[in-house]
Amino acid sequence: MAVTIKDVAKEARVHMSTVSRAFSMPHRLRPETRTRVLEAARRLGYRPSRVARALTTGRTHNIGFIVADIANPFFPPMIKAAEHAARARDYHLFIADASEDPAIETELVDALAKQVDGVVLCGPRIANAKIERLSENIPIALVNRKISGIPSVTMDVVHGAETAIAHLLELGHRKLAYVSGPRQSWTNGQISRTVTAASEGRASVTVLGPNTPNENAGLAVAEQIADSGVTAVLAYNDLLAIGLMEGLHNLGVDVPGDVSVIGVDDTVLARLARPRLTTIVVPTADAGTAAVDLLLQYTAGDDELAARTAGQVSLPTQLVVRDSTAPPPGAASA
Amino acid sequence: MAVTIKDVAKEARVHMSTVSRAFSMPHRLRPETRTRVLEAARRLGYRPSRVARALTTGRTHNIGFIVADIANPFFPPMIKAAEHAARARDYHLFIADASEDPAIETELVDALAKQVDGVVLCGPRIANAKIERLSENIPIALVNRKISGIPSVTMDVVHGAETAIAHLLELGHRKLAYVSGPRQSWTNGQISRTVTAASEGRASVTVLGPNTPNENAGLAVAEQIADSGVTAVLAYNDLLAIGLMEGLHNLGVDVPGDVSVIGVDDTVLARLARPRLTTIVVPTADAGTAAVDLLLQYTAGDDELAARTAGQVSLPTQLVVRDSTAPPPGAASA
DNA sequence: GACCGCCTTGCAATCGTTTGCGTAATTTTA
DNA sequence: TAAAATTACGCAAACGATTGCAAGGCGGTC
Repeated sequence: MAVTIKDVAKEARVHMSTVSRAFSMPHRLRPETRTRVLEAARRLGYRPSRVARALTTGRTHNIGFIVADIANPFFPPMIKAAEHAARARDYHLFIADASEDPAIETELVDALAKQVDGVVLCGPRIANAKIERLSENIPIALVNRKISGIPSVTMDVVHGAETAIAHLLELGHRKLAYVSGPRQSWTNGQISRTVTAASEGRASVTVLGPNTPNENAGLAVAEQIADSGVTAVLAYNDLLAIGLMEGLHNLGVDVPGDVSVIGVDDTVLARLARPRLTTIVVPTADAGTAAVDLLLQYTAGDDELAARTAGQVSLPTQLVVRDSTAPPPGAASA
Repeated sequence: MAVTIKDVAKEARVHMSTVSRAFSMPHRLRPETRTRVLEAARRLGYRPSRVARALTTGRTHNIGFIVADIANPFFPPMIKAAEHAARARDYHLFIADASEDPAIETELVDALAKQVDGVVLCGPRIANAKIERLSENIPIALVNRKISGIPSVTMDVVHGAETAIAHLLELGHRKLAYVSGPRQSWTNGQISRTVTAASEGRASVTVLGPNTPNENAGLAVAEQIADSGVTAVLAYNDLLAIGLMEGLHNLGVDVPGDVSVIGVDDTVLARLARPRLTTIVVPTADAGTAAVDLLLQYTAGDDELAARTAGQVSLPTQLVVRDSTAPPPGAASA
């Protein structure tokens, strides 16, 4: 079949172990032998078998990357960044799509566990307790979830949501709604709590959901929004926000004239939608990179518990005001 | 470390080989022993090591999936479908992003070759000759490229482009432009040739490009379009089309009033853009599924060349007319 | 009751690396 | 210049599975 270490050994007239060392510990070889081996390897087009290597070393140099839904434009930039970061460190990424289903997600971790050095869970829908249990078998890093003892990178949506609410209050809105996302989403909890807290005593908040975070769900809640009399809504993500805008449009409700809408994520869609969506920009790509960095650094710990310090990174977010927010109808213009 | 086949053997009081057979050839075991082994395995939480298995069998049960740019919304649905299809057959997907660079793409194939059973090249930017050479070392399946002897799934963009041109001609356009994509893209060649052929003797065609297939590039060609006097343009993909619309808008050129625009792919963006983009819908998800099916079926061939029949699938495309196309300025209304 | 054949299971080699250990070769030290 | 220390490299045992071969048990046939 392919050329193995044995072939190279024969070609270079040395033992296989010497070939192995020529790659892994070049300084332990006499320069002359080293170049002879390397040269032979080059001539034969030798590439070490990662599989065989993994078997002895116990490290596969692979990372599992599990996302809730690849088709959600929130994820691709994150995957892209993670993939590049991983490759830069000679790692490869297994991608898996959990379809927003905790059971599938768990099963994926188990299935992948045997052939990766660690798993990144992006926007996990699994319960904390279960994640902790899984992380006893395989190193796990989290994106958009915080669990003590487990490395994680989160986006500071609290700050983003506070800014968003402040923006709405300043425009004069007093009846707000939060179109919530999946119940199991940590981010959703964060935003939801922040919305209520930040409006306390200054505006009423209706919570609608939980919803699957896609356009159809957004479209579906439009009617409730229209009937509720709220003048501004924050949605769990851009997809819901955009679906909602579409739905409101269909019902003859003007955005932002009658109702203001704010999304979260700042996906490409936000800039493209008309009216262009006011949204909270989150550093997706940075999160992807940070997650693999954290995971790799976590798994590098040799002394089991000792070196395994679980880093926790929080990334800043920021409100970007576009055309989907305006003062409520009948308000004195701002 | 983890529980191995040996642990299970001990627990079930049989030899390792029996444990192995309990999974791979259950009918060769006495029912009694089989259940005893399976029960022991369950009790211990045994999961066979894919790595070790790969070493002996030579099959990793992994597939490499290389795309030109994950962030291009054309790909995620394809990746998602491919991932699900693969999983249904107990395979996992390595995703890699070639960043539109042939050199990186080649390097990725080489790097992945050692740990996958085959690779899917989506919208490859590598030259045919090189692909043929690579496919001698590792089974390859193609999406959006046709090479005889290599399994491939292509989208019938010729038909789509013909329909698009027919649509424009019928609206009364006589000065057309094609905003081309990457030179190395097979699809780009197909469309380009079709546009010229289909307009032959009925309209003039200006070709602008090649361009990197993203919004910025589209934005950049807007000026040339505005100056050229063309009344309708077909773009290599939605991204270019949308960037172009944005650019034209900035220049005060009305779409579709002054210039009609047609994209390709029907990504989410097409429905969201304003005006909503007329585009050629291509079955991305189907392509993803078909590609892994083809690849797997190709690699299953035991008799080397004999069973290795390279399937070639062509998927239908279709024009969807939205709001970005209209009769040229000054034409009698349609 | 000896022989044959099938069914079930154990044995051991193998896949392609890595790595601890040992030894030959070389250099340093006294 | 002999002994000690170091260096360069070979040997062989892992890693965790799969699989061809063989052996033992059993029932059936003549």
